[in-house]
Amino acid sequence: MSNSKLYKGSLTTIILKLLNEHDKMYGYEITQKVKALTKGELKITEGALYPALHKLEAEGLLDVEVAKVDNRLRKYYKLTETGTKETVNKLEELAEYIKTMQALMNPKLA
Amino acid sequence: MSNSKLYKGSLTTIILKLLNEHDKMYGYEITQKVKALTKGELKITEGALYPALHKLEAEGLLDVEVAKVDNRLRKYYKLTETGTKETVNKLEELAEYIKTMQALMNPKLA
DNA sequence: AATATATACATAATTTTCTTATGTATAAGA
DNA sequence: TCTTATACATAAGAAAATTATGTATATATT
Repeated sequence: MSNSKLYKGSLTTIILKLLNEHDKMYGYEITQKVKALTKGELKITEGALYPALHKLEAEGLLDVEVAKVDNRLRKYYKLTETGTKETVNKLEELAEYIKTMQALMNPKLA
Repeated sequence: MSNSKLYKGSLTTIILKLLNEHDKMYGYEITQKVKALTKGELKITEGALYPALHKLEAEGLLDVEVAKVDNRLRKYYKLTETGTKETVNKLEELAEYIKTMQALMNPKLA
């Protein structure tokens, strides 16, 4: 699982943004959602996703809730209050970064 | 030197793009150009820049030419033919990535 | 004259953040 | 039966930064 190079640093923003919209999601669901939304362009690897989720949880941005569905384990993650605030920051940072890159790539329009 | 987080993976694209426009540039000049074009938003650290330039040279994407100006050393870099081709690819990849991220961040507009 | 800042290169140690490769386990489909 | 999908996890390694140094010259400031 992996395709077009994920620019390092953007995975956290993706996770937070999805959780900001969907209230609660589990890991596998996130991988599928990203795949769907990007029409297969972006594939989140498990090796990147799970450690990222654990880190966000350790930082207090996410809460976990374990559930058993169809005899299979699911770990539902949701944003904490801090996580919601941090999501705003991350989204601003990303928007800023895209603007900055566009300024570099299209200097005439600056 | 460092300010807003450089999304890892984009530095090479920035270097190639600048060299595609300016024919030849030296390292320090690149740091100043990026600073100017982004109004100080993005600051390229030397610890990132010089290894990146060396790598691009080793890969055959850049040629170097050493010059002495005001008794100070300058290493002018310019794109090779391969480098020019790779620049096109990198710019496409970046544009693609920005589109992908926008699809994720703005799912309604998709 | 002394000191700080700007110019110009470089590298080493460390950190962050991925990819790749595994591993476990259940359920469903071919 | 075997493969694919679902669902988690971690370890090894690579890539690409940051941070901290180091060297050296030139210019501006005190």
